[in-house]
Amino acid sequence: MKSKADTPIKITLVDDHRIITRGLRSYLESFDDLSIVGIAANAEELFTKLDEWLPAVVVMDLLMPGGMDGVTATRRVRERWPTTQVVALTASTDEARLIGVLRAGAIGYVRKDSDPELLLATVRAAARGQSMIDPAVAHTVLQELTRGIVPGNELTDREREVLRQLAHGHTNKEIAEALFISEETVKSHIGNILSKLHLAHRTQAALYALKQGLISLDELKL
Amino acid sequence: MKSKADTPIKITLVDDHRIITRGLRSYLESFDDLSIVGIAANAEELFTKLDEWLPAVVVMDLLMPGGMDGVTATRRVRERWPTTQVVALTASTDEARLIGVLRAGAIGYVRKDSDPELLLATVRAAARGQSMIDPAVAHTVLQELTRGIVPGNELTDREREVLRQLAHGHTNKEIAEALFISEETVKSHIGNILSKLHLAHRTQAALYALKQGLISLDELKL
DNA sequence: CAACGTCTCCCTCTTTTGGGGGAGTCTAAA
DNA sequence: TTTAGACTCCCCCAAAAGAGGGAGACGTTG
Repeated sequence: MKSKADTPIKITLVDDHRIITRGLRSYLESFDDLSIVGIAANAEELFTKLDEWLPAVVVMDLLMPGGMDGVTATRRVRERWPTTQVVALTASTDEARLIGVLRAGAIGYVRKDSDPELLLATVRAAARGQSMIDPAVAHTVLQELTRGIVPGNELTDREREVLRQLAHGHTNKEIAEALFISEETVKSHIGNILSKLHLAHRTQAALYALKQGLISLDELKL
Repeated sequence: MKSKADTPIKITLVDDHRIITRGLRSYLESFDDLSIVGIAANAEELFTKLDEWLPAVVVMDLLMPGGMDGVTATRRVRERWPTTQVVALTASTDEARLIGVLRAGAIGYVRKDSDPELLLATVRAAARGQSMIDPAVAHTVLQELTRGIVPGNELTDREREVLRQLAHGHTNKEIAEALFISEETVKSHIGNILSKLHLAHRTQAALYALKQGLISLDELKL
């Protein structure tokens, strides 16, 4: 199809959905200037193979059930393989991680429901060290930049921990037991969480946590 | 690659993620016996095009934010185009819909994290009218068959409506006002929901609703 | 050192939630 | 017609959650 003169861009795909990565591989490989040098189903697999593959661009799905999440994986990649760029590929539902993954060092961001051409453009830009953010979400980035604050990030570590517990559907008593603190303390934390996030009650907090990607639907045992 | 004598199997892909369908198209079309005759991003688009495309097999993602869900769409397809078979393609996270979609008339079921070869085999089997269920979940089907009950499906319409409201983070009072019923009635419904689903409290119910796809993260205004 | 934030715990009080009943209406099925 | 289920509302009661204080211990930072 399309062709560029020099050597093709080496790409690695990361997604636990093998059928999806297989499809993407076929698509991307139909272009002369793109070459898939490896596919990993999770972060651990990626790290063990990266020295061997040495891709110019890693296309990473942010939602990976079990094990390390995509944002953390992105950070690790950027730390250890600074010459490898990361493009985040996400479902429309977890836009919450947009800011997080960019902070973690991703150079590109593409929603799965975007035009396939956008993925091509983003990968090619990434290989040249240029950043491309999906137009559908670019406004969010600007919002965050102007505000300077990432909502939900004003929580302390402990509060985030409590919120995570809460979002698993646990009661105050259960949270207290899990964190080895009193129920009163849990109530204090939750009160602070609600007021900081301007939420009315725990159910909203749980939904918020989910929406923000603090926990994923997958780890929900219900 | 692989080839079969007669005319290729006509396939339609349904998924709101255009990048995913584009990839799958490339992959499936690399086989001589498979032919993609159309791609739809949602159920509505599928229905308007199906008379024109007339595929032998529809490969349907069950998770489609906004609009009709994949299970309902599957039922419609089977009702109106009985010669068209449906293969469900799902993320590992929503196995909950397995039974539902099979009842709705799907002949095949493949998880996205399965071996790509399995998708090929399932599509080819479907075209011959043969059913293939992902081995990773087949045991669930057997369980359900022996039990005869579909968990979570025993909710009434009204209860589902209340649950949807609840999952938006509304209080009993707010739900009552939204549905024009008394708060007492809302409490009755929620009590029934909790006992039917074996859940402990509303927060779990909200999370459950999300996990089941009764509402999507997108429609959450938090 | 003083100030600050965090984490912890305690108190009181009100509101919300959920469990246990019951009971009337309506519709659809047997 | 009888039965069954769904939907509605009501009562009482107990548990859980949330708002509003306060306060001590600890570490960091100015």
